[in-house]
Amino acid sequence: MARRSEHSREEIKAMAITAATSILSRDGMQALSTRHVAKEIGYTVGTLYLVFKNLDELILHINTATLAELEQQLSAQATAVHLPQDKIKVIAQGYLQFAQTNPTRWSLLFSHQLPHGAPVPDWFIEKVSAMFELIEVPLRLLKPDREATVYRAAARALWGGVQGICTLAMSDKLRWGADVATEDVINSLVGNYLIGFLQGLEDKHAEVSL
Amino acid sequence: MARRSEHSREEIKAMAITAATSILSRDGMQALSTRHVAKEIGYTVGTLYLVFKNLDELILHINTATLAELEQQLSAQATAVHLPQDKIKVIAQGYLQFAQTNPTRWSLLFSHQLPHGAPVPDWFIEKVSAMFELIEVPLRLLKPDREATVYRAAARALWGGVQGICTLAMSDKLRWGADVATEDVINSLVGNYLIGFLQGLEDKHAEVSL
DNA sequence: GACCTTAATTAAACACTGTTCAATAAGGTC
DNA sequence: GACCTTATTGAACAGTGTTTAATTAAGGTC
Repeated sequence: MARRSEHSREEIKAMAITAATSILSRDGMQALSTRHVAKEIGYTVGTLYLVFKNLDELILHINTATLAELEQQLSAQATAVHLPQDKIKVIAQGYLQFAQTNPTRWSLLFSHQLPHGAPVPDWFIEKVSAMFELIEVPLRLLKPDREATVYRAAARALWGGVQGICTLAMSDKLRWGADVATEDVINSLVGNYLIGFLQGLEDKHAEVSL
Repeated sequence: MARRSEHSREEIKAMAITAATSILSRDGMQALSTRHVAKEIGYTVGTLYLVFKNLDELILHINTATLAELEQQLSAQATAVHLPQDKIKVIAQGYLQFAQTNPTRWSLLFSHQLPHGAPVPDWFIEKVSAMFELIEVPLRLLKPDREATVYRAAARALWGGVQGICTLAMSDKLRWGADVATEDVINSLVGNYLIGFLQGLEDKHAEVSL
């Protein structure tokens, strides 16, 4: 059996990504293997390696698809409100929501690390950077005319902050406690941070005045 | 060869944990396997399974050791300063420092997830909770007489926030940019958050007033 | 239409992984 | 010395990622 050519390489690539996505959602992280993906698309592992360099590359593509879906969802929710601070809050809550409804795929986004020394390709980094701009824009509207690095730092602080809270909340590694809802923790972070950001300390090392 | 009894079970346990730790530091995440650990301590995999239920349990113990080292380091650095806000900042920066000097072990702390449905043991959760108190205490000093849940939420927001920034900074998944130092991002997060926290909004959903 | 080239596809192999378990041998007890 | 107990092993099993020789079908050429 050879040379079926029922599908182009590009088609097989897409099939593999969607197959992997449903395996992740259905059977969890552990079930993601080359043989499973191959079986799900009706091919053999060899074909998979004709299309992807290795499993890491496949995962990279899965993550790209996840990012695209996430970004589309967040920007849609952000356009529904109009105040800059509301946009930021909606994005933060939307991020949590996405993580909770797609735990495995979201988890793969960060738990997967390429082997020692293999660099992340540029096109992936660009996808991530586009994500940051989703929050840089409302920050600029909220308090204009500050240095460019201030917005970059703020966007990364907020994004990282929300990301970390989601990590802690989702890993069962800590008893979040019934009395503390994750949404409130995120609101606490974003709300208090924005107050400080509006106050607008110009020096990088913001000092707390008692 | 059998029944050497050169080491007690407790000793073998400890040997395995330290062996695993040095494997992680020396050869990276991928090299952590039962056979490698067994070889490093001069035993066979079978012996390892006599002492640990499985690999996940070994990793749990590695993580506990990592947490203990981290906590000791942070609390030592925190006692060197006296203002509550300085304590919090020192802890945040110390956390980043630990992550940067022990990337693999720190990464294992969060990247490892036990398989579908296996609950995290209580003794591990307590270790993590003790970590949060490291930051709840200075928060209480900074602005006393608020509800208990406020401190819990704030500590988790800050801890998660710093954790997330470290994750983003350490994974090569984004170009942090030469113009934005990670320490500054963390300072931005902690500084601005503490300003908002001091301002002391009583309602859970802190609103930004323009 | 036959021939030949090309390349898609596979099956099998290799070196690893976590995990289990019968067989073995060393120590203590009588 | 015989007996029992148990720590320890080595080999096995099922799974993994990855490579490669062999097959086989399609497309172009004459």
